[in-house]
Amino acid sequence: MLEEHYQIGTVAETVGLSLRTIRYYEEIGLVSPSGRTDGGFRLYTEADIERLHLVKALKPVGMSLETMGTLLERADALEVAVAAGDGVEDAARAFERVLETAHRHLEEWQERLEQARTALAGLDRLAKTGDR
Amino acid sequence: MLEEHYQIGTVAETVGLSLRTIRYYEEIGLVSPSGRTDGGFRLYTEADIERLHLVKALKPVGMSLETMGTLLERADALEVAVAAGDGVEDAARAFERVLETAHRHLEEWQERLEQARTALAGLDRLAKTGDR
DNA sequence: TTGCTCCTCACGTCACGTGAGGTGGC
DNA sequence: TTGCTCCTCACGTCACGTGAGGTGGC
Repeated sequence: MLEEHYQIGTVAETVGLSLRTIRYYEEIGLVSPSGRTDGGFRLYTEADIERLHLVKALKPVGMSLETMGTLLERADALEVAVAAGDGVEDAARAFERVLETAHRHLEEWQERLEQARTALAGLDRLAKTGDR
Repeated sequence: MLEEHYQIGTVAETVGLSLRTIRYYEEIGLVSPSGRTDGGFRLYTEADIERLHLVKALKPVGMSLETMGTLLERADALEVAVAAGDGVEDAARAFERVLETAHRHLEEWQERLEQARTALAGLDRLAKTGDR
């Protein structure tokens, strides 16, 4: 059975990232296409697309792309370890450490958004004062 | 009664922004110090500090600093109009338009954070799989 | 064969970080 | 007078945006 492959345009649309962004992620070694056509067109598999989805979803927590790369690496390493049934403990611990970083970032951003909400509420009151 | 003035270091600490960031906000005309010493030291008033606080609070909604500038301008214009008792209606409407932009940005970020939370929950499950 | 999609440079941008070298103020 | 704070360049960085000029593939 042959694997399905997708061109960058299709990927960009389904994931919701720009072509430039996807190419940039390859440039820095974050997410690379699994193959190329003879003409040089990038070819992405479902697994590649999943990685891009994950990156897009986690970006708002405010981690650098480098840290995101570490996270993806550790996740892969864990899956490999689980499949091989070897070194699972260590792989899991390493993965959990990056995950914690992600959680911390997430909570920070949640807090910042709350502050933004409060500040906006104050401005809303100012607008109302002007209304009448 | 003489107004209190603060140097940039004090301001940076109380507001929670870097010196560079505060200087940058002056560079682009977002928040400027109300004065300078003879030696060139920036002097900020309470009002300046409030503006910086507002900028810092609203930054996480993801607006550009240019849009933030428009928001601050419109807020000032509204306050002036209210004080003068003239043109309040128009000023309030203009202010409300930028406020809406801010609200839209805020909701977008809230949604993104939710997606990030969901993605992280999936990764947490993966970590648990590795645990035993 | 004609478009539409993709390719690689490569410079631009936004919001700062980070020294370098020098001066001001309690 | 000694530090500590502040000053102005000015180059660096991160995560892309935006053409320019050229080729691939249904």
